[in-house]
Amino acid sequence: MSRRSGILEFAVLGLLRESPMHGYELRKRLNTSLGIFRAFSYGTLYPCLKTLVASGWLIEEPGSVPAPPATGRGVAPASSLAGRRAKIVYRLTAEGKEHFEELLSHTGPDAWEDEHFAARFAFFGQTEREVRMRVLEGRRSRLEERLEKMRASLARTRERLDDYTLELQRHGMESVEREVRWLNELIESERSGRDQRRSSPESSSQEDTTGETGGLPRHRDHTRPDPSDDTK
Amino acid sequence: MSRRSGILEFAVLGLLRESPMHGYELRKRLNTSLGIFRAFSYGTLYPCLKTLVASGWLIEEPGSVPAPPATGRGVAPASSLAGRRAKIVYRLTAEGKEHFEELLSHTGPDAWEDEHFAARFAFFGQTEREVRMRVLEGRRSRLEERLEKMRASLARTRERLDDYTLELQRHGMESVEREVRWLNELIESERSGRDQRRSSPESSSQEDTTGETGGLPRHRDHTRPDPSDDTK
DNA sequence: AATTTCATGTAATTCGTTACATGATTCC
DNA sequence: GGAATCATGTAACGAATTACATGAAATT
Repeated sequence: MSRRSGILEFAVLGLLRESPMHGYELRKRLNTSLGIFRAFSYGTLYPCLKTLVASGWLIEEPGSVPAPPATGRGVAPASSLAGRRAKIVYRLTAEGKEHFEELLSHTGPDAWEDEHFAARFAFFGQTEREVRMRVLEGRRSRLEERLEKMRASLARTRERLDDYTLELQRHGMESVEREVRWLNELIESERSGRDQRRSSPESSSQEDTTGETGGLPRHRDHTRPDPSDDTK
Repeated sequence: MSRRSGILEFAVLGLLRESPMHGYELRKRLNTSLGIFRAFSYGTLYPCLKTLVASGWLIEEPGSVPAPPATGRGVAPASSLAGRRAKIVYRLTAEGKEHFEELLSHTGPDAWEDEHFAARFAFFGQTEREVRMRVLEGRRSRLEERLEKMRASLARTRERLDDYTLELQRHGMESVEREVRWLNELIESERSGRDQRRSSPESSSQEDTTGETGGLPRHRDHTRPDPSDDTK
């Protein structure tokens, strides 16, 4: 099975779902478009693309980018149609689309971890509401768990720590608390029919949102196999 | 050369400087005591300890922990004191101390990266003020740089992004901005007052009058048990 | 006596980077 | 024609995890 990166695979599939792209551009989108994403290097990206092709989720097509991005460069040489080559444009296959769909709906306990969560969130636009709820709530309880440990640890060691260590912990906790509040807002907003967020121009939802649909907090899947866990 | 981890090496040295410990305990301190630290596994820690011994910075001594840490387990049988063995207690050598001192004063451009910074900060109590300033300011400008990029990228792509991606970016930026403000406070507080407590782990005359000038910025302490808390 | 927690390690594997190597295209 | 940027790759390495393996001490 080979268990490719997960995050990278997911993000690549998700970006290519929107439109075909070649590797170089893909990487830029990875770094900028998605919010939190760390910069993957080419040494990571290209081999990953290869394996995705091998899996049948992508196909390589040579050359000729569909639409040279509308950077009003007046030039636009006519040679572009036949002349382009050496670029490899990757396009999602039907199987790839299906696979991505499956990844989207699958909420494993990985999905609440920091980077994984950010990746999931970045494609919430493609995600069904029910799944969004699960991910948001899973993330939240993951963070609350973390907070609990921090609090406990702090209470245990408070006196033995110097000011700086204390301040670091305090700041760390505050950050987590802040993210919890953020999640609360998001969850709240998902629950109440969505589209009342600050500066929210569009709503691409296709759901009826009958009054009942309050996400129903499914608190399960507490089975995180963490063999070397401590701080309990 | 072999370039051992950096962060882990630094943290281990720093913790052992305060008092000798064995690996198991060391790992717990790594996870809890220091604020932000991710959990290093034994598979990482023990080999690292080995190389540090090989470098002459640590020595292994068998058995008998000097002071069983006051873990508030109500039981605490007195028999535990003499019986200990099979533990390997690691102690910092003179060379190790020197090396750590050197690491402390060395501010490379690595020092402003996320985890590296947290590690540095965790040992600010042992760090000279001048260095603290460099690290804080380095970190700040690193973050401001990052903010700049985020802003630019956001301005470029704003319209083409869906609500969720936008929200993710917004939240990301807000987090960074928040950390910048935190750094500002810290820098301000370093600048105005605070006797530069030099290294000396012993005889740290901590009058700490908690006055306006001197000491860290005062934040609300929401971590105190607080009569009706009962977090467990 | 059995189980949990403490304690130490090793081998294989995963995930990702850096440095290198190459070449096409666009800008000046 | 030369520089910058676009574009694709590979080999070597690095950092750290997971799964495995072992055993001693404390608790029940």
